[in-house]
Amino acid sequence: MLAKYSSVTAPDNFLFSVGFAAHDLSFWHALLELSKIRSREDAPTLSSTEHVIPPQTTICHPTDWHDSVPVICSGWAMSSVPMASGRQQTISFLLPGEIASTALMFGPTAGRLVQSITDVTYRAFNRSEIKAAMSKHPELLEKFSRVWIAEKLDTDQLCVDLGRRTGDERLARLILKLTKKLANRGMVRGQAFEFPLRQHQIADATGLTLVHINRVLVSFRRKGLIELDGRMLTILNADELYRIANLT
Amino acid sequence: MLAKYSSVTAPDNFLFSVGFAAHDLSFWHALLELSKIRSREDAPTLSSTEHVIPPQTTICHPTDWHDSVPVICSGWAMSSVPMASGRQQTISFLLPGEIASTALMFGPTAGRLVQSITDVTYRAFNRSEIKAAMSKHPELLEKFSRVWIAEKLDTDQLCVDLGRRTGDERLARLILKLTKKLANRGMVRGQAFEFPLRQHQIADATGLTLVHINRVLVSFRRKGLIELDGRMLTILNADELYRIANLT
DNA sequence: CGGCGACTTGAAACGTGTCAATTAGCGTGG
DNA sequence: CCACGCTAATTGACACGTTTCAAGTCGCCG
Repeated sequence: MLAKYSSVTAPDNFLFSVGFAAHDLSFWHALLELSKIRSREDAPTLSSTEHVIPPQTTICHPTDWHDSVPVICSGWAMSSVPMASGRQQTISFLLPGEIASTALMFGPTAGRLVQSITDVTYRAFNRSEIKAAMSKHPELLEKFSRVWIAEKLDTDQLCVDLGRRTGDERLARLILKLTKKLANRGMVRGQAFEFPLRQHQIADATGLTLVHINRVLVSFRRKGLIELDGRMLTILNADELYRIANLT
Repeated sequence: MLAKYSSVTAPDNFLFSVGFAAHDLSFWHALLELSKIRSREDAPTLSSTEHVIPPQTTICHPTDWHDSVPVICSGWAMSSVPMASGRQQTISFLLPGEIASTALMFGPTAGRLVQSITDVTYRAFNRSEIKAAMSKHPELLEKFSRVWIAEKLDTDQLCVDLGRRTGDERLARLILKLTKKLANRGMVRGQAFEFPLRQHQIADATGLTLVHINRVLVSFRRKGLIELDGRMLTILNADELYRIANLT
């Protein structure tokens, strides 16, 4: 695993080059700003190491101790809770700008298994430096708390999905939520976007079986709702998808 | 709804009189300590209002604006996500010492529906005062972050339960988790404790149907695992319950 | 070419939901 | 005191969604 020490100065990752919904990513932007500020000694206020990893690589183990907070810069990752039986429940998919584990902001353990899905680059920020920055710049804590609250709302909704919705609803909601997140990051072209998830990963995220996800996926295709060939997903009938998902 | 303004001075609630696992309740204790500190003007550093409410009363609506943070002092409450269909998914049951909605610590909306189950008394702390206290006393923020992380872990586990476990497992886990929480608060006598939940509330918490919960409950009774008469629950075979729940 | 992972499909079993009817408990008012 | 109406709990029969097991296809890479 490469680990290149540097402050964030080079606009080498695509986050700089695209417009975002600030809502989603203002904390990330604040981190970047702070990384560029240098104190008297010409050292960056916030240092970080860059990591480039291939697919299926573990970024955090649930109980390992870390003194840094990884933030995704490019690619897809996933955050899940492993079970004793070997199966796992995926809580969220992580896209550029997202904190791999918000628990790592305050404590040493992630509590989740975080793994890359595609090639991923991420920056690991030093936790004590982030904490120091938050007490020095209260608006940073404020921004982080918004991230945390948003994450909580998402998890709450996931509970509702898992507890109370059918397979069709769960899949439709997953697709639409991902579409929105990708759109916020300028990663959607028209109605199509890259979709690197394997069916077993969709199954882990929806609390269903690989076999059943397959059937639902096939039925969505037959109904002309989506097209999914290779790693490209196209939404053909958004209205109907929203209707199935019980979303506006 | 009664709302008696006061600082927390009278040891009138039972939290003072029992020993606790500090782990669970250190944030609450810190709040109490701070409430007793008075600044030069003889006004408490942290003010709060006390509320006494009957069962089935709403403490927070998911989207209503609040400028205070309610903390449960006595009784049982529940925190849930309502659905458009009228059903709801309960995320957690709240016992004395727990924050009704941690989201209210940083933002104006709770994001959850919080309702009393039994008679409940709670204290509503002023949010800006709490925030001020947290920036003045970093160890308070530290304690709160531990509460927040613990809550996150619980929600993650709930996702696993809802996504991947059978009705038997879910009920066994719910009973055992509640037992542990109650034991931390000294609310268990031997193997028995007061259990005010209706079957529909258990159903909402486990993502099952009232009818199905009833069947599982009956089967647990027939197997001699628990006894549940009136509002008193007794655990008769803890070992077997742990086995079903996949817990240690 | 062989092997492996991802995907697909069918048939049967299982868990849970739905509908409907019945019983028990409890406070209220006549 | 009992009848009434209400909510909570219970039970049966059946339908439905999902899992499980098993087999088979396809594409890719060594």
